[in-house]
Amino acid sequence: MPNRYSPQEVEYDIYAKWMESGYFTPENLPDLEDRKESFTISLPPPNVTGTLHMGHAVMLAIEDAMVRYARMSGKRALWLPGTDHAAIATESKVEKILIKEEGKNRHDLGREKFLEKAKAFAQDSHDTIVNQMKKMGTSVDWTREAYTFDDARNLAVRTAFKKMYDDGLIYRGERIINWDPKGQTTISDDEVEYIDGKTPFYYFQYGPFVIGTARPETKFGDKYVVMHPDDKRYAQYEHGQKLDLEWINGPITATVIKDEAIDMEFGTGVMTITPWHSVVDFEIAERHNLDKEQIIDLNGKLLAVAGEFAGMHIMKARPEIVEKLKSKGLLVNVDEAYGNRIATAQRSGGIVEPQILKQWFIDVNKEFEYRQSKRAPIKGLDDGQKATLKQLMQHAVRQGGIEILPDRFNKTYFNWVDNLRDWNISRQIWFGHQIPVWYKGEEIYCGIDAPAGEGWVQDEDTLDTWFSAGLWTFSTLGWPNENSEDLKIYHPTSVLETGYDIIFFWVARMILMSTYILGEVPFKTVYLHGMVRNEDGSKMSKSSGKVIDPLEMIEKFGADATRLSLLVGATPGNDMKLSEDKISSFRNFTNKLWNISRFVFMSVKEVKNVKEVRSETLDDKWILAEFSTLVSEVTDHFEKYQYSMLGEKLREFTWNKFADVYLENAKVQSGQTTNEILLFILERLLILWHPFAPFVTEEIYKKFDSGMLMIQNWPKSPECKMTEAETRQFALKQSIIERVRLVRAEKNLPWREQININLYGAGDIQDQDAVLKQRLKLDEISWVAGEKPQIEIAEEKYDL
RNA sequence: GCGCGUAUAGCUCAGUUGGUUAGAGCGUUACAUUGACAUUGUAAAGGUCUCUGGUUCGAGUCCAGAUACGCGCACCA
Repeated sequence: MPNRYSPQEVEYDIYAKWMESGYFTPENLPDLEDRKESFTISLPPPNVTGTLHMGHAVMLAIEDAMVRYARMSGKRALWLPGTDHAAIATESKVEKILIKEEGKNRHDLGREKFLEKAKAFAQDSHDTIVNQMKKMGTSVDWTREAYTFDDARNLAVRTAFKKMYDDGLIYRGERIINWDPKGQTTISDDEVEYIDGKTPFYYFQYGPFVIGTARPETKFGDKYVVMHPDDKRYAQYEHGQKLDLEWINGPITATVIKDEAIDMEFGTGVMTITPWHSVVDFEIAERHNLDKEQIIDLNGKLLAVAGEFAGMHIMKARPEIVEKLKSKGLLVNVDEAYGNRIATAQRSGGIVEPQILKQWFIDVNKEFEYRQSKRAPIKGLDDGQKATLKQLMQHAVRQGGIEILPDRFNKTYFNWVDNLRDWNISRQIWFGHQIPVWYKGEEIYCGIDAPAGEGWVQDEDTLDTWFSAGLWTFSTLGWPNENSEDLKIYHPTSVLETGYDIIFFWVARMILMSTYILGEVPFKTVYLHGMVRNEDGSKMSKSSGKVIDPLEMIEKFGADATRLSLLVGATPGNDMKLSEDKISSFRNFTNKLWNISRFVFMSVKEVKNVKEVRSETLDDKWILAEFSTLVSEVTDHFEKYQYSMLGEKLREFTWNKFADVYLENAKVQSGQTTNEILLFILERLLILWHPFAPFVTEEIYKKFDSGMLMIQNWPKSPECKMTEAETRQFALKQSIIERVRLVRAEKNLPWREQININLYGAGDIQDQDAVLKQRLKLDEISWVAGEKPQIEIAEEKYDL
């Protein structure tokens, strides 16, 4: 055994051995029939667009620890891997490459050819990220690997869609949606990101009123002027009253509308509405049954209604429109520093323009007949009772058995669900599950497969990537085959571990889909980890150039050190700052563990499994008692998902107790019993560490020559407790060591210089003579009878 | 606007149900070193647990308020 642990030299081979063993597949685990309880995690599938980053690394570290612990504690442990096709993200990436390399956009290429390209790209990207996941030590069952866009998942998607369609939960409607002109697709409310910005805010004369707006370019068609019914300032005007006034492109007739949605405090308390391009305005228009007119086309250019401005891009037109209104004497005032939020598309960065379009939606407020799962019923719900999707989502978390960690995210979850609107699921992109609906003239058909007969044309739109992701926990376990063995054994899954940033996108959608389709929860516990940040607290992003690359860290310090740095000192829901220093300190630890083992192996004659031990000396008893406590604490922390605490306790024991005290003493006190204890504890310590640091522990464990560490049984606490008298003695001994050191330092007595100490009244620890001499570098200790424990050093007495 | 979080050593953070003298890692300083390990060891320095008030025999921990920073959500035109 070399005197340093070199992760680079062993990690690859160890992973290969694990793969070869087949133990990542739960069916191959030893004593399968005894593994009554299953433990399942669905891996949050990484997108096939990029490479492994620290966000993935923290997820893999935590989940691998969970699964390895479950596997070692006798559960039928399944960690099911996969990747996500990430519809919009992948499509835009592929199109970018296409434009760069061939100077063509996707339309130039055509749907079929573009999809071929996208698939090739996704496959490539998939292979990269899968290899990178392996470097982290990820113990997923690769034989069950899934992809959100493969045939099996496509069948699941079509089946789910049809079921929802038949229940009336999916409908097609002309509604206001978020249009991304850059990505040329609609996006859901959750995919809109708001950026704080400053825009000039204009006040214009609109007949007798002054209206405020940040978007003059939308105002061409505004023929309704809205105010609050209780606003005394405008009491003279009546709802429905018509007014003739001069506007951008000439005289128009405006209609007064009174609506309570108006904030009297804001601006002048009067506004004109543009129902086609504003959600609020749309809703006002719906309430009063007003006309709606499109002003801006899907490319962000003004339509014919804009008159002389028609065909201009809104950004270019805006200042010119303001100029024209000014020249007509209609510009009253400009507030230059108006703070507003600009809605952008999460993926493309395009500025979102509300538009009215015919799209597919999931109705979250429509009642349907709830079907209870027989296998894992949700408490408090009856088979056949009426419920809405929103109610199911609320119920599942409130009382149906989903626990969210940390607790405070319950509020976040409910806040989101309570305000949920219908979910726009159709996208105008190509890379995704095509909507299983066909049209022929006025006829419409929704089915799992295309309808028979000629002339049917399938809907061109594809589904939001989160639709297929919502099915993930069960589409990966054989559904829609309801009789799938996997589904019976592994669903509901045990834990869903992911970042808190996708609680809405994914966690909530999985709850929606699973409770609706299966009538059971998708998982029992949600563990939300925080974001990994740079040392200065900034986000790790490619654009800022500040990224700690997990692969680089693995190369430099080893996968174990990288994993440990992400597990220790991090608590659920809280962001963590990561530095290279932190990772290197854990590299030091893995080396320490390596050298502890080396010492143990060099001390004993024969490396073997020690089933039971007895203690001879005070040190033996102490270390066994400490170890006993450690095992129960570590087990408890694993059960409660307290990884930071767990890691610190393990490190404290390993380094400060086992190495610094017991091993030091063992150098003096070597004997058969000591050796057995060394082996006994080391072997179990490797097991305890394994879920956190699988590589170094597996490598060391080879010396025991008893199979793979990854399937060894989780240890039980050895029965060992110190009596009060023994605890006192041990403390006495420690205080002797401490006292001598202190006095030596105080009196400047060099370590090599022999001093004499006399110990009074400490006769009951005389058997520690050799240990004390070694630890204190003394040749002689005199034991003297005395009343109270005292120590005499260089002719001065100190109490102990 | 509504909601949430964080504030503990120079830095990064733990601190489970309130209970002796508040911990760790990194960093700093001193000393040690042919030894399992310099990726080491022994020690030291370093804290008004943000502030104010309350509950309690007892508060870093519970409650109320304040301050600072951060985050999420929202239909202020």
